[in-house]
Amino acid sequence: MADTLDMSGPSSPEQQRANRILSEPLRRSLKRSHPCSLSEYLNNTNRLSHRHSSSSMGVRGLLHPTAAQHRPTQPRQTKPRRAHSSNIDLWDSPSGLHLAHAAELLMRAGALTLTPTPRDQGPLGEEMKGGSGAEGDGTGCVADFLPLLGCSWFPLNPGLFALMAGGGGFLTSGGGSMGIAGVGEGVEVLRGESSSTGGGGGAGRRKRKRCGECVPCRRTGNCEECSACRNRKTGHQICKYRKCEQLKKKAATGFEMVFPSGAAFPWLQ
DNA sequence: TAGAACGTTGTG
DNA sequence: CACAACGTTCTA
Repeated sequence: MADTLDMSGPSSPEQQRANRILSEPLRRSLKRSHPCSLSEYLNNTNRLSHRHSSSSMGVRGLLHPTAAQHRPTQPRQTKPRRAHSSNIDLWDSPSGLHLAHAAELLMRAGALTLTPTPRDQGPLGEEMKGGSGAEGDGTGCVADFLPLLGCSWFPLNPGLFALMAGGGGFLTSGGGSMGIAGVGEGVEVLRGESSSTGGGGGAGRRKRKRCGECVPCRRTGNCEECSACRNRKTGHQICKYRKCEQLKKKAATGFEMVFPSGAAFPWLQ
């Protein structure tokens, strides 16, 4: 694993390829994957705080909201056997730690102070809503946050910010890792744990994709004999012999950051 | 613990 | 909307 910071830029073919891929336009499904902007989040947070009377709730509470803190699940007509994992709300994000969530956590932990500037009259959320122009476009994460970067009162570790902002993308779990989709260059991978057992409660579940390079992935055609093929209707699984090796592995746990190129973070050089 | 079942996501 | 298939949960 590349646990060292690579400041030399995309020297290797692999890095070049990765960068090329990362530079490609986002697919629609990726572009729409912003749970909310910071301003939206802050507004929602106010509501949440009111609802839960938890304005003094600690970080632990944020990280591990109790069942009572979750939004009440909607009644389902399907079997109660499965927990509904698509209730993406403020606690739910693809990564389990959304940009705005992280900001909130930091603020509450005292690590991040959002000191209003003179022009910051009134609630931060309103100010940013009016000023960023990113309101409602679903891509407001970066637009909302970038102004903060220029302020001396934004004491975020650049790496942490990169982790949070994700270049306008979101944190995805792929190939046993949490990658940032849509990032132009810079942070490549954030490894995270699989969603459900790691406190995400199934939220933020994102499909990993086949690597396309392993032997099973290269294989064409189903065997039509394995259990997956035989139970295709009910199993919803790919042929046993075509199952990607990467996907067979459990998603890694913990977080780590890899900076393939320091170009996007000149302050690191 | 592996396999089955099913919900859900992602893509065309 | 249909379909493929990943992720989660349940069961044997």
